[in-house]
Amino acid sequence: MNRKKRVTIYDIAQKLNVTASTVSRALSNNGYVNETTRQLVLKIAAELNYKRNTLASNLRKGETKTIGVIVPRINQNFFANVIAGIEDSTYQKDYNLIICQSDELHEKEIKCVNTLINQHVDCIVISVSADSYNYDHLQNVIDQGIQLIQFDRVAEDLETLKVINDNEQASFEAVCHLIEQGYKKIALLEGPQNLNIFRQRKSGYLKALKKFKIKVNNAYVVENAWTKELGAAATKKLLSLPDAPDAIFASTSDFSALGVLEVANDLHIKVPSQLGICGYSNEAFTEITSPSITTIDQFSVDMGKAIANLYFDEMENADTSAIPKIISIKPELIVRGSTIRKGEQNQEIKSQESR
Amino acid sequence: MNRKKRVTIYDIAQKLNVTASTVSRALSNNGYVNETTRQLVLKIAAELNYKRNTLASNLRKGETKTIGVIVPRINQNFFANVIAGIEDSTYQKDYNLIICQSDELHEKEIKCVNTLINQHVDCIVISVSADSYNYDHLQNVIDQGIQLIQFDRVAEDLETLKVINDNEQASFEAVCHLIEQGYKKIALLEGPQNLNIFRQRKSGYLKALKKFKIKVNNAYVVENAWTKELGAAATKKLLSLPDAPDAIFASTSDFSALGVLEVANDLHIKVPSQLGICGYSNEAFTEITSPSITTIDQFSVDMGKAIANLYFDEMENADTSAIPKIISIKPELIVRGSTIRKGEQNQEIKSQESR
DNA sequence: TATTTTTCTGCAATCGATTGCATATTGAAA
DNA sequence: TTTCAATATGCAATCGATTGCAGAAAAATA
Repeated sequence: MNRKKRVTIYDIAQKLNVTASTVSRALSNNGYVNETTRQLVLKIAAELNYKRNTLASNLRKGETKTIGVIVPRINQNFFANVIAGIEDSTYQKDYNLIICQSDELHEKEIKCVNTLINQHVDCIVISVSADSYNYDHLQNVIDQGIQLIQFDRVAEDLETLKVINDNEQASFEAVCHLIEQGYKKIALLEGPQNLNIFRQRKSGYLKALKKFKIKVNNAYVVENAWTKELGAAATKKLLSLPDAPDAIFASTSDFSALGVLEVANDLHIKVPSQLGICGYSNEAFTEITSPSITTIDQFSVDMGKAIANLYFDEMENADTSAIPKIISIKPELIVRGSTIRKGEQNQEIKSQESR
Repeated sequence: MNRKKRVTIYDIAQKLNVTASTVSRALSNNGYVNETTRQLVLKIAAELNYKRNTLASNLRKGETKTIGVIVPRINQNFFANVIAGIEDSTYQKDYNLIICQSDELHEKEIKCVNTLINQHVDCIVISVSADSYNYDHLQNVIDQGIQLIQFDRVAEDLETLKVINDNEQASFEAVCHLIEQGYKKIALLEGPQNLNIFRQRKSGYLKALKKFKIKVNNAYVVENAWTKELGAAATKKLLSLPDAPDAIFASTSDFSALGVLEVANDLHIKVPSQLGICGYSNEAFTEITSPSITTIDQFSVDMGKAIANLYFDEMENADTSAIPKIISIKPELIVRGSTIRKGEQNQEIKSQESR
């Protein structure tokens, strides 16, 4: 082991024949310190390559300036972006991030929460895992007096700060767009209904159908078509129905939509003329498939920034913080080739607008 | 503020009329404790919802079971995957991760390093930023007695543990493959040469040309073509040369390769027959472009796991750790449509093999 | 010059858990 | 019954930085 003894404020104090108190005050620029001694302390600290022991400091001060983040998957595009957004805002305020990954497992999520509580983080940011079946662990966070912020996938009953997307509205708009493009038999690939986001997306779908007085066909609603493979499988089934759909809204993800597209290509079904496809998330690849895939952008990096800023606002205005705030970010429908089948004109106008 | 006072071992001790020492021993199952009292302690701890204060524990024990990770961009696919890999391994050993992002900025990287030192992490894992101009801060980590592991982009002169890809070999194989497919005028999009990985990739390129006795044409080597846009711009220039290349190896990234492909498509240059394209990183989208893009898989998640395991091995065998170990992971050339222009036979064989 | 205020520094407690040493208790072996 | 080892618990110091209080020194005011 090459773990050497670190330089402490006592070492500096000894060199200067003062006490640790003075050194501490000099370094943190707190209280009265003679300017000359302060400069001396700083000089010696630099010479000895002193590094403050944050553990000791945090223990004493009772705050860690650390935010814990728990996401299902670190390397899923949406979450990676949210984290990047959080990092961007917290870095500026000298806060640290501890990142945990629940792997979509409830048990692991509980362990993550406990770890973060033990670490005395000042705030826990979480997007719950898909198989969460209760939220005692989150209640526990609140009971420990730790600020809790839920985002995207949230336990709605729990009164906490929340940063969410307006999934219902976005889905509503997407399905309306499909209908306006002349699609009449629209299928839905839906996600696990215990997650709020998928319930909301379904509800947006239903709302749109209702608006245009289209009857809901239960055969068109496929559960748990998360992945590309599941999306592909669902598509095969849907397209072999006697009365096959003419559009598929993959509300689960763009990966799912990609599965749909691949099956359509394999079966020589033309997209968008014979089949419309809409995904969700605006993954990078949706732009480069042929045709490119219509999807919904969630502004994930901004969401991360919003989360961090919500926390800092809350800290500054501790008085108003009795009211649990919910920030809703409006996602944007990105219309692309996979759903445009009306009028060349429209297309031109659209592409001009996008400049 | 709703920050309440937390339950400590003293609270438990008081309830049971024992001292904190006993409680501590009971909770950590250390030293002699009567089994009956131990059970009592555990019971009361659960009742009071006690959570160990890791700060205090770490301060006393002088270790944090925490690994700090510094990457240029958290939300870049490769890094997100490496982090996910590290998380996977460290989670099993009850270690925490603190994630920092250098944003490719040297100054921010230094700040990140200092934060992690202050946090008393047991180990720092880093992939240096593109504009690093010296490595004093890394030397500092070593001086502080903290284990340092560099990965992917490394300061080669610094004697530390390293986990790298064999970039040279991979590039060599990629270019050989291009040559074997009959391409003769191969251009290189290269990255900043202060980073080892890009130097190595260039060197692999040169080695392959040499092997086949192809003269290096300096006009074919384009600097800093990182992004899709830069890749596209470089391609336009290259293709307008009087003696334009017939293949482009985008050694910087798949994004760059994508830029190449888009320009080729725009100019109605046929890929792969008129122009071969090879990228680097095996981003998800390379599989779904048309044609799909030949690229190099870096096994990023495995790399993350290797990093974590390297650390744990090192901890266990402190004796052998004098020798700085370098783990090299062999990347794999993924041959796809953008470079296959010889014999249908070959293709068939390949697609059978891949099953 | 005397008095008050401001500045500077030290003392000692504190944050919460851990651990070496000492003492007490129990049980087993002689 | 005596002796010794094993077990159980307490005492007090420790990790390193912070901070309220107190006293001393310097500066400002009367």
